[in-house]
Amino acid sequence: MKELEKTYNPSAIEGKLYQKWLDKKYFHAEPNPDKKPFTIVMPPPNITGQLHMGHALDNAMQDILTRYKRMQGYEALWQPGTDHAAIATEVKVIESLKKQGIEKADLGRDGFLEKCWDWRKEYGGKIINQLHKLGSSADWDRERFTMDEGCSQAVQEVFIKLYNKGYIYKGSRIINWCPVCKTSISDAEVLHEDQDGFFWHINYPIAGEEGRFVEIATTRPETLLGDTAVAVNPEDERYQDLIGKTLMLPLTDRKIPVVADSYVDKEFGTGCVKITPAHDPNDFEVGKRHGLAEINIMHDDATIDLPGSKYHGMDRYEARKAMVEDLKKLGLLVKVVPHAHAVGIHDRCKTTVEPMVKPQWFVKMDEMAKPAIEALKTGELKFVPESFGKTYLHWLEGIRDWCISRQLWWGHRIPAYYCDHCGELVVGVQKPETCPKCGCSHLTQDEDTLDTWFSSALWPFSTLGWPKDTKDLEYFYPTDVLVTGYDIIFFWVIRMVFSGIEQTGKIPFHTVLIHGLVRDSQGRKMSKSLGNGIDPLEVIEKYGADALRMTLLTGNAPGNDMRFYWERVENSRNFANKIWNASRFIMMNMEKAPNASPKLEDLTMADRWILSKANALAKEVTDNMDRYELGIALQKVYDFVWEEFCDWYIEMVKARLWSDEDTTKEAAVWTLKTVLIQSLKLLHPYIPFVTEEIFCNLQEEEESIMISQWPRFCQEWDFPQEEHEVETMKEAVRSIRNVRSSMNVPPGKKAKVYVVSQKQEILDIFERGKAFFAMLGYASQVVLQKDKAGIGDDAVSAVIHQASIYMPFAELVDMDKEIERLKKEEQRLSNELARVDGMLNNEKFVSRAPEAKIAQEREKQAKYRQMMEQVKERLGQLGQ
RNA sequence: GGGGUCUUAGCUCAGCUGGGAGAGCAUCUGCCUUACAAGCAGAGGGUCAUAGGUUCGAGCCCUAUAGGCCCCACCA
Repeated sequence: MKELEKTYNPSAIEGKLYQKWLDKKYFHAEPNPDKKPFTIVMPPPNITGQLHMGHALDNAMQDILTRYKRMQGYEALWQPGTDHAAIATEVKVIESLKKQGIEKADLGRDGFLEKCWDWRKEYGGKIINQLHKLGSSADWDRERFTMDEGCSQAVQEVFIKLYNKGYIYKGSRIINWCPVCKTSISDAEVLHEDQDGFFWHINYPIAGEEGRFVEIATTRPETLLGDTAVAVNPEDERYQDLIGKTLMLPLTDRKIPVVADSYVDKEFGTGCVKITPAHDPNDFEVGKRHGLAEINIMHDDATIDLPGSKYHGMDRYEARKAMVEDLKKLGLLVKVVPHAHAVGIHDRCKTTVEPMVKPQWFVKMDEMAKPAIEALKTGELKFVPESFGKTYLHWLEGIRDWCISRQLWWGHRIPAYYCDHCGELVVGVQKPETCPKCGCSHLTQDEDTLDTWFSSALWPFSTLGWPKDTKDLEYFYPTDVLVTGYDIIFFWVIRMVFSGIEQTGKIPFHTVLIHGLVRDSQGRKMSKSLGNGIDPLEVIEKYGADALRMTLLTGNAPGNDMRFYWERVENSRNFANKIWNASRFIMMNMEKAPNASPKLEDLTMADRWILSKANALAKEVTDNMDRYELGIALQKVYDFVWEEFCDWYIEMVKARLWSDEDTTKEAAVWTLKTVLIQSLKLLHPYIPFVTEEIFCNLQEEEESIMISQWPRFCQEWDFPQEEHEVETMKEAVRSIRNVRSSMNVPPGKKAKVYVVSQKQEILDIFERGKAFFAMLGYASQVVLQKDKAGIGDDAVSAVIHQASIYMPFAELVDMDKEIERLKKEEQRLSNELARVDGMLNNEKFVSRAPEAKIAQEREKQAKYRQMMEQVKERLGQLGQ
């Protein structure tokens, strides 16, 4: 038996234990017909990434579930990997090249991709190493990358299948364009931000009607250059005569028509809307309905593209300013009104998105959304907490086609080829030798790559070998739980669900466990720009991975944001230290009873009590974990270990361990060890390191707690009688401590303690618990008797159910205080009685409440009445 | 505009299917008791946002109101 250090030092053991787990291959999972599978796929962190609190929480939760299921005997696979993070990585690589004075274009496609792979080599493993520090028990042998061969093959396969099915198409449509990243982005990547802007009211002259104008209002005057119509509502009486007329578009020499379209809101603005089909999604739709031209007036960097115009080459905002000036000079600017409106910005670079019409690839969503919606409605797919299911539905029901092409180089290149001669489009795994239409042998692959989420959408099955029909896929798929933050439900969860159903015919997981954000202590989002982020690695270094994991899991409900406080980490660390010291105590005493393995009959009341409690705890914790109530489960073990086990049971047992002649010493040591091991097991998923270290020091039979068996409720350890008896003893001890404290009796001063009860069974309980009762109740001697014989009226007293406790403190007694305390107790009891009586005197309660509840209340009533009698009697003795 | 969510002790938050309000931190009082001062014992502190409703019974269910936060959305 080793002696443990006095204080728990996480950094001394964590690295060593993690290495042991790796060496022993405990994290590795293989299809095993004798076991049931349990699978979680890790949301692949970006290769640009650095572990942050969100990852720490996300991965701690997954690790807890994986370790829990593994201990329960499942073949538990936690499938890890990383994401190529198309745009994020490309931006990073471009930045780092710029520092060396190199431009992306100088390198050419292949040269640039080489740099990207170098990046991936350098940074790809970084975050994985950081996940190791957290204690993550993922199967690293199976680590995958979204651009590795298998995943790339899956991407191609899906693209081609969907194309052939007509679900992927290429079209010239309005998309969100980022002028800084110079690529299209999907709707999900656009954030809407309210900005203070203006409404510019501009007069458009009516052709052939000198002095007559149509007044429009716009928030983006620069798009005027691309106007191809003005629209009014067909029902708008004010403008009936305008419909069909021609307007002179200011600042240009173009003429545009007035059209009628019900999209226009009569009440809003002037009721006349300028239509710019190439730069506004609504206008695009209107344009389609009226056959209007789409005039693209911007370059990819959002400078004006209108050769011959004075605005050509100006930035969009510069042009706006110049144009407003010019309109003013022409007398066409009616007024400028302040106006707050939502502006779309790119979620990565925060640049204002420019809607543009460009040829892009899209995934048709309406058909694939249906089964994904159905899956939730039938309950096959569940969210925890449930309310996030509504977010999911809401998004799916309003879903529009998904723009998947990106004008980037880093990513999966679109498997489409164009004939250089006739322009024919061919989609396939490989470039065809000749064009199927004209026979030309010169074909060129599409320059675009796919949205990074296209590959992550396939992650739950591509990582298991799909499209090949592998054993892994058959055994581990569909996976069980997906753990992620609410912020990526629509980026990822939705796309995995419809992709899974479409490609494999199965929902990729049955449960989505959602967590919130980890915020700073003031409730702000942790961010680089604010500099308020807390590095999980710093926390691990200072307090240990266990403390960090525990902090992230306590006192928080699924889906809720939490604030990060160092004080909470300290508390978690203190808990680890608490168990550590309890273990030290137990190990020190194990030497005194080395072969402790008593029969159940040898156990004392206290042993049976704690065993029974621990037994019930195992059941409760298991139930909570099965319902994904991870915080509640942890809280319960915490309370049990600290309060019941350490503060009560260990204290109760000391007297037996210290006595030379006590024959129940072995039973005590056995119980201590048994309950400790049980607690360690329940805690292991949460705090894997400290529990493993103690477990291995405590016993030699098993080599690791992480492959030991999860505790189960067992009937033989159920002792309701002893639970009840010890609670009576605890009540007595508490009342003694309370009395002593209120009278400022120094702890060193022991007193004779009388327990007076007319009930023999009560006296029997105290007889059996005498040893620890004396110790916990600071008694020099415990006297049990049926009446007050020999106890002076000046003894201090306390009342518990069916017994009174007396302590003769002669010189210390302050009778006024004694009376005051008894009166307080009388008041408390009378309040309780009022409540119970109120209930039981209510006919409706008695006739409608469940019987068990009524019985329970009657029992309480009897108890309080009995206690009240004792208090009154005592007050009577004191002349009150 | 639509949807979601929150309001509980001084602070940060738990509270599972409705049945006597909890934790951590902070505060106050005693303790260096041979596992642990990163500890032990004791104490104070809450009209569970407001107003109604359902129920024998509401922090929990329903409705409305106020305030906070979040997401979605094409009012130019």
